[in-house]
Amino acid sequence: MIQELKNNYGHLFEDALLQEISEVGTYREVSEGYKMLEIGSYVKNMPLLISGVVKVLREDNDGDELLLYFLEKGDTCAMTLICTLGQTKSEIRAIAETDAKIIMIPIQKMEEWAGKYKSWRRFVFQSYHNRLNEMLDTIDKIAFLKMDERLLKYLKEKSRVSNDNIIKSTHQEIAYDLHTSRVVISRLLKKLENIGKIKLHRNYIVIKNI
Amino acid sequence: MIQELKNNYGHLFEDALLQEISEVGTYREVSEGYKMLEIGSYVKNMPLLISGVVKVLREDNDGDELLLYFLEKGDTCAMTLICTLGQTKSEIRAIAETDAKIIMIPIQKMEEWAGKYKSWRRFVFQSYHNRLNEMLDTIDKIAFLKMDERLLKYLKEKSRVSNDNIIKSTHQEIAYDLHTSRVVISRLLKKLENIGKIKLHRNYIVIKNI
DNA sequence: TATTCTATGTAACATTTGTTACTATATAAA
DNA sequence: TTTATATAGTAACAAATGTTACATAGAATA
Repeated sequence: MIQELKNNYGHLFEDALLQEISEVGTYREVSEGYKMLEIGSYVKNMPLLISGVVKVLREDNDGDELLLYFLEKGDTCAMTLICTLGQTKSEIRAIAETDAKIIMIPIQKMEEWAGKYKSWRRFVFQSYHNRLNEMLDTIDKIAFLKMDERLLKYLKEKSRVSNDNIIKSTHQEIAYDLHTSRVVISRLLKKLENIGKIKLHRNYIVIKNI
Repeated sequence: MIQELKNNYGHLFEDALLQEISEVGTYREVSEGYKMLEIGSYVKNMPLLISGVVKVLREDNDGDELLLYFLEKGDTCAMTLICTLGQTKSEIRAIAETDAKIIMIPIQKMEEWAGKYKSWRRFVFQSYHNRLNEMLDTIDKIAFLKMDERLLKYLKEKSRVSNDNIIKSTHQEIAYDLHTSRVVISRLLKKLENIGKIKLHRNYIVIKNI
């Protein structure tokens, strides 16, 4: 674990902090689809992402979903951060989008290290910064863009985080992420195919020139 | 200033911190409409809100606006917090919705105090927590609600923060905040009036039983 | 008072998005 | 192979939202 840690967080954290993390942290490998955080659950650990992609979702009262953003290597979940303080419940759901490697930190350490290590403070603040900006980005998309543009950005983003120009999703899955209906997505995807931006297949979509 | 400070933040901060704030902070009274933070500007001060209401807005490339949330007594602006670290530009606009009293803190103190005072760290983290939750709330509204429900919530919220059941806004102003057109707002307001929830007047709206 | 400006009301229509229903086909299961 | 299920395509329609245009009335001002 210490090696994974150094490779991914060595430039961020002081040696003493890296040492502490390796002592109290737990290394885990989780599979695609693993539910890392559920709405309404209490947070006991803070995940540091070593590899893989995590999808962060919001849900409304009817159980309808909306994709908020993706977490990648070097990211951590801001919701975890804020939940550590107030003993509050999670407001979001986090699911491994791909197989992922993570280090779990007990939440008591979060506050302790914030007083002790400047690099930790910077990391935590920076994480908040990133998450807040991603939320702003999400707001921009849903408030200012129409569904066809949102879909296009979604496909780009998904292709980027998976580092693959083939998107393995059904129209229904995309519809859930964008909080619309399958028919709407099928209709818009067909338009994108007609103008040569993508090629549609059963269960996957090939990005051509977005 | 020290008295205003104690009244509003005395229960949050240690005495030594209150003392420091009163030494380096600047007390200001600003009028309604005062632009506290502009998109693209660099942040040099962090405002602690003593009284009044501040409106926080997002803007897209075409200059279209969207209300994010209101700040009230005891709040601070998270965007200021995050801008202090990376020397990054503001992503949002903050405007005094009412006359307001604030204490301005030089941003260098923010990081210094985070290492020094536990109460300051808690305050900063709590502020992030509140702001992130407000952003989630905003996302919920624009993603999951239709315009009539958003309008209703807007009127309630506006009434709550101003502590007044008379809302002094034109339809056009409301349309800007909700990022829609004046005609749409007029249409929906008229419906609300017809079912007895509000009473419309020129330049103001009376909340009856929302 | 006459004029101008601003805010509001409303009709008519366009566009976007959501819904229902049905079809076709690939894949998985019996 | 036959059957069942999941996925996708598409038409037809409904609802929500956006746009244009114009009328009316209050408020401000010449």
